[in-house]
Amino acid sequence: MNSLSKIKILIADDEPNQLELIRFNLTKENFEVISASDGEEALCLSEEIFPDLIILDWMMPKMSGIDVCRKLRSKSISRDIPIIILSARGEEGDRTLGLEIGADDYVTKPFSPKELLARIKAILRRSRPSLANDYMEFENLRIYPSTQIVKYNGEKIDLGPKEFKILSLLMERPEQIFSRTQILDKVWGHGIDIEQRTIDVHIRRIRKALMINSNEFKNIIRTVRGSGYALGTNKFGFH
Amino acid sequence: MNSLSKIKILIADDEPNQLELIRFNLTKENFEVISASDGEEALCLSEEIFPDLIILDWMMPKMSGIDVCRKLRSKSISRDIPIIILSARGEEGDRTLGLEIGADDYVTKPFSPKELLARIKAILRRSRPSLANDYMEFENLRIYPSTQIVKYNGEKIDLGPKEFKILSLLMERPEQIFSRTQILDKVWGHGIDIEQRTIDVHIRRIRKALMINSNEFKNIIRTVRGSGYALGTNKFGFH
DNA sequence: TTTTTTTGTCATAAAACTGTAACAAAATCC
DNA sequence: GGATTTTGTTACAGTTTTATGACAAAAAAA
Repeated sequence: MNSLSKIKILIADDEPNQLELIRFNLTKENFEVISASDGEEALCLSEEIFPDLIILDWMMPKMSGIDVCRKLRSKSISRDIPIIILSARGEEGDRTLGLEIGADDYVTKPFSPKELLARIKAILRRSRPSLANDYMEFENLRIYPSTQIVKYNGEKIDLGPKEFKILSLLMERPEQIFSRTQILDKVWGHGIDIEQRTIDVHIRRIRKALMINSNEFKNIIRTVRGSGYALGTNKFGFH
Repeated sequence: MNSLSKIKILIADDEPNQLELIRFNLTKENFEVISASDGEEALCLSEEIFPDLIILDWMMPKMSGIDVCRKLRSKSISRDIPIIILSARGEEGDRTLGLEIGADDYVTKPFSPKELLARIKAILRRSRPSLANDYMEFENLRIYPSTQIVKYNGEKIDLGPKEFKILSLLMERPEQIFSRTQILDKVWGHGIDIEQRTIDVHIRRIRKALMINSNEFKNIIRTVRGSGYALGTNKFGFH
């Protein structure tokens, strides 16, 4: 499982031993691990660093995992971050509560590192297709994350790293609109100071690159005025 | 929120009682349920009907759930269908094997219908965002808030942001009359200084856009003289 | 170091969107 | 019918947003 930058996972647990155990195992798997020791810290950190996945202990001081989860789900900026809830309890009520609240998975303690890892991977496979699949496809565009190769109508396309990342992002969720802010956060990293208009230029470069070998050019990146960009054809297409 | 086609779920289990129990619960939730009683049948059926999600019992005659899962994952056509594995065993080895093989979730028997349902929904939320980020519908008009796409009789319609917002507002409560003041407040924001007549023009633009691809135009926005506008047909409106 | 590629910003052009006014058409009231 | 009120329609100007090419800085490669 490779990627351009490490996958960031935030863990929140008030038990130092547990935390360390998870950290150790995830680090071994080449994830970047950030840890928090209570609910509030978890919430703050996740808003600062935009992890790719969040693991929350159910019972924590200050704010429970469930509450953190609820908070995160209520903000559009963190709505799509996958969340796994850890819990010592095993009663059904809890399990379903966790999932209903918008968590993506619920793991009961005690669990083995192996199991947690398997669940993490299962979730990432869905939420970040580029991390799991060899390639992503949309209409006649295909990109291979591991090798950074892009093919359009079977022909290889040259893109700079930034353009590649932007296109990858759009391909992970076709038709979904990404605001310039979102693109900046995901591609450049959160908190970087770059002109929003810069994205327009990169989009232009992607479009240009895709045009080169196709006389019959169909603009595959939709401009959504006032909102951002989305992968999808402007006129026809499914939903 | 309803959809035109139901979400198809394939269940494979060799225990008729179990099968019936799940079928009953899923049908109640408005899923379309297809069932198979062994692994081979499950495999055949899934290739025929492309379910949106597959639930496989681990132990089945002819072909185990794991084997079916492996097969499905090996073909590009079925690679992306989410799979849930059911199992009576609880040993860790099994759990992780299921997930490693590419299943999206692993549920241990006995489980409550409520839990299974929660997991199904959690998975669908990830794998088919369009089902979660759904749309609003009125007669043959559909709008997708998350992608800002509008379809009328299946064809995409182009609307400016303001028009999109107005239409969204009307769609939220079909048949309800919105006064111009209400529309101004909700769409432009409270306290803005805009001519009320401006709304008429936007309404006109929406109507025009909806007319473009339909010769048989049925005015879907009703004018309520002296009051405002409402979504609904002009023919049978009250007042 | 030099060369090449990539990247960010700016200026300007182009396109899309919006609000208004003016007049036409329709509905309502007398 | 005729006057009055309300809505429909169009054109247009003003505004906002996006597209594009050029250029220099930065980074990477040679």
